[in-house]
Amino acid sequence: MSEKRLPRREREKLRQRREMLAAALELFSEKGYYNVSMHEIAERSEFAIGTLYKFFRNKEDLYKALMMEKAREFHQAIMEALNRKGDVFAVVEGLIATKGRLFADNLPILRLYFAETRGASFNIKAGLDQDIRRLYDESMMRLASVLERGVQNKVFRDIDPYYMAVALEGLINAFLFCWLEDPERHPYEANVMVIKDIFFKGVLAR
Amino acid sequence: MSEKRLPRREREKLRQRREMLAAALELFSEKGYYNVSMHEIAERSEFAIGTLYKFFRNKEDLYKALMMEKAREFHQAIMEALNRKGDVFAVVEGLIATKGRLFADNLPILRLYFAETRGASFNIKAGLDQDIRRLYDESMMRLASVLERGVQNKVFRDIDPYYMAVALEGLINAFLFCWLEDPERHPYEANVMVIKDIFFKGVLAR
Amino acid sequence: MSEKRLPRREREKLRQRREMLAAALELFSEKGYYNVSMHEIAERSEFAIGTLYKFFRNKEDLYKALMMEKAREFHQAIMEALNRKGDVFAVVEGLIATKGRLFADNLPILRLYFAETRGASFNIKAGLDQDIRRLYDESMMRLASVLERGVQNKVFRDIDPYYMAVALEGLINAFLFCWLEDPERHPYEANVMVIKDIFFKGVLAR
Amino acid sequence: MSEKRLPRREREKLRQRREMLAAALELFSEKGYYNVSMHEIAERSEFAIGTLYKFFRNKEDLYKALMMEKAREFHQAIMEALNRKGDVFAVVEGLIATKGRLFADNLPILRLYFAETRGASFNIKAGLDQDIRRLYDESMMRLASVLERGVQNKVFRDIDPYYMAVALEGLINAFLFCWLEDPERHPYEANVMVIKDIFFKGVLAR
DNA sequence: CATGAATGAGGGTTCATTCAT
DNA sequence: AATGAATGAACCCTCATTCAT
Repeated sequence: MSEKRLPRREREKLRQRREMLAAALELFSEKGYYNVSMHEIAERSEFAIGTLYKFFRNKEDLYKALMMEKAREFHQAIMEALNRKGDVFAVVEGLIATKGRLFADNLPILRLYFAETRGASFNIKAGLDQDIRRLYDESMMRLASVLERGVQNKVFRDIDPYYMAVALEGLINAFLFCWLEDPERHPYEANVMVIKDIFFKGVLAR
Repeated sequence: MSEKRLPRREREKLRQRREMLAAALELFSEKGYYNVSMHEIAERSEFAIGTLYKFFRNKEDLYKALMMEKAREFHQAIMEALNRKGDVFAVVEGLIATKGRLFADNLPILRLYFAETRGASFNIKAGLDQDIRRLYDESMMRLASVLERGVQNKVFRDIDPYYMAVALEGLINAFLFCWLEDPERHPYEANVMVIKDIFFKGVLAR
Repeated sequence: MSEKRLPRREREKLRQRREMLAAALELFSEKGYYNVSMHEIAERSEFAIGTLYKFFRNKEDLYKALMMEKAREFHQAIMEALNRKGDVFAVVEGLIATKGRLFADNLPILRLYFAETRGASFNIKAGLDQDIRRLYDESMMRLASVLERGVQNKVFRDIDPYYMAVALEGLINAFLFCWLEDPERHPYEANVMVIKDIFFKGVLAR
Repeated sequence: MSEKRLPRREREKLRQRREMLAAALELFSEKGYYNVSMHEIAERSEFAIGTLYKFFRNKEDLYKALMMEKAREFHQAIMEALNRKGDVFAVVEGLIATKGRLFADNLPILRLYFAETRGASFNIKAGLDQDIRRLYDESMMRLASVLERGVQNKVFRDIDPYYMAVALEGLINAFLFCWLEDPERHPYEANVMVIKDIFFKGVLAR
């Protein structure tokens, strides 16, 4: 953002950091945490090992930084979609579109990301889980409060808005995976239509 | 099954194999693939390392065998639920109940399992994916064909039954995770009710 | 000792351990703790690195084991000399001879040993110090009790026997180093004579 | 000394050098040569790493310079004590007092120092030994020549004065360590008395 | 001239796998 | 057939040293 205002040295550092994280992202996405060595990351990012360790205390730290960076990015995109003005329908549509874009553009990292929120997270001892969960919970609460408007307007039936949010999340994710696994057979538009169809029909007041 | 018909030697071998896999399951569930050593598995299962390698070519092979075993077990339970007689509503309810039981009883291994179907599958280089996917696809097709009956009976709206299956899957999984993460706040029964409520309302003909 | 009674396997293990320690002793003596790598020890002892780590938890552990082994050996030799029958003069002479032999035969390791009892012991975090000190203290107390006999017999003046022991130790070590540094110029026998001359003259009753 | 006569630039350099050595002394004394990094020394002395390397070719060089500095300091103090006017008894008493003061004030560095003269000197590959030894030898010769006066005066028996010096050194060091290790139990004055008692009784003519 | 970012060799350690017994 | 001692490649990380600024 105001990056350009930073002293040249700082800007340079940020650029290097980004390059390291980019290389790490590629590698972790390709092969997973345990199948990537610090040497590889150093090589791919064209820095010396020692330089890597100047920026990140250890491999775990690098991984955490990477995941948090991405998590915040996704979170921000989703929050923006949820905060956009418009009726509930428009916001939900915006959310679906946003998630669709995020999925399409970040499939590899999303695999890692899902492993964090849902799956095992054996990769990293602790801490990351918590932080990512917090972001996830925040966006869910936001989504719930959006849906609550629908309930208050009597557009939606009187269902716990948080549960409606969970349902919507589940539907979106299921269909996005479905699409990504075989885009030919399950084109994006068809998926979006079904999500909206089933979700709205399922929650509408009548 | 027909295990008892096997010569004693073979039966003995199968028992040993099962013990090895049981030990491995415990350990992998606790700590994840990369944080478990073959030595640990050997120790926990009370076999010598060498014996482990008589049964499984390498660590990866052992892991794959374990996952396939579990995948088949889950698949079987789900297929049974789907093949039970009764109207669509009953079958779907049965499916939800079955998945609920599976989740509750196998949370740790399911974390690994999810990493396979959804997430990264970085754990294991390749191959396992395919086999597990096949089972998953089969159960999805079966679920779709069950739901198709609902469409044919005009109980459900005319939605692609496969998409209805995807939607149901998404809903069930989302709510089951929701329940497992905080069983106090999101009791099982409440979750089940919302799933059915939203899903059926969403797909019913009127 | 009763080593031959051990099962063959155990004997073999002891032999290997001894070989590892011997290689480590050579190297540590030559170059000091920090200038010796585990790889070198493995190579010199003709074992694989992994095998080293089967016997010793880590480098520090190996070093401690080595030092304690030697410390006990020296301690035993000195205690034997101190427990030998005979008048105080004979025992002191025996002690000087024993220390002379130990010094001559173990100069390199003694350098390390001295660094432990006297010097820095930055090598090893802790623990070893204490254990070696305990042995050292024990032998000093024993020496003091031997010298006390001299006081009780009125052969020695009434000086605190522990201080007499400290004095004797100081004299012996000083002269042994003196001898070892230039055996030509300071022949062993001359040294021994001076030690005895000064010490006995210094403590005799008249 | 004549430092003030140097051009300002040179004086400044010397001051910086002294600060670096002071920081290094603190750190080496605390943790030993191998547990101190050049970065730490740079940080503690508040210079940049590069500046350190302007003053000292490498870590070893810095260490050697430090040790020589201290060795010269100690040597000077001891030579002063030995050159003081007065009879042999007074000089020896002065030597004991001087060494006592040196020990008490410089325990940590003396640990390193002892490792050099007595012990291993593994810290540093070579070279330092020789220079320090030379100083040590010089002070021993001086002490011997002091004691020789005692022999010539017939105050001392006819013992090789160098051996008398070795004996005295051994006694002093032994008792100083004894004191430093447990000052409560072995108070300084008691130690000094025993040293003098035994030494003089041991060497006096009658 | 002082600086400190960048380097990469080399350290300690682990663990999947083999093979002689 | 079962064993587990032995192996060594490969991991993560540190730190003395250099050199462009």
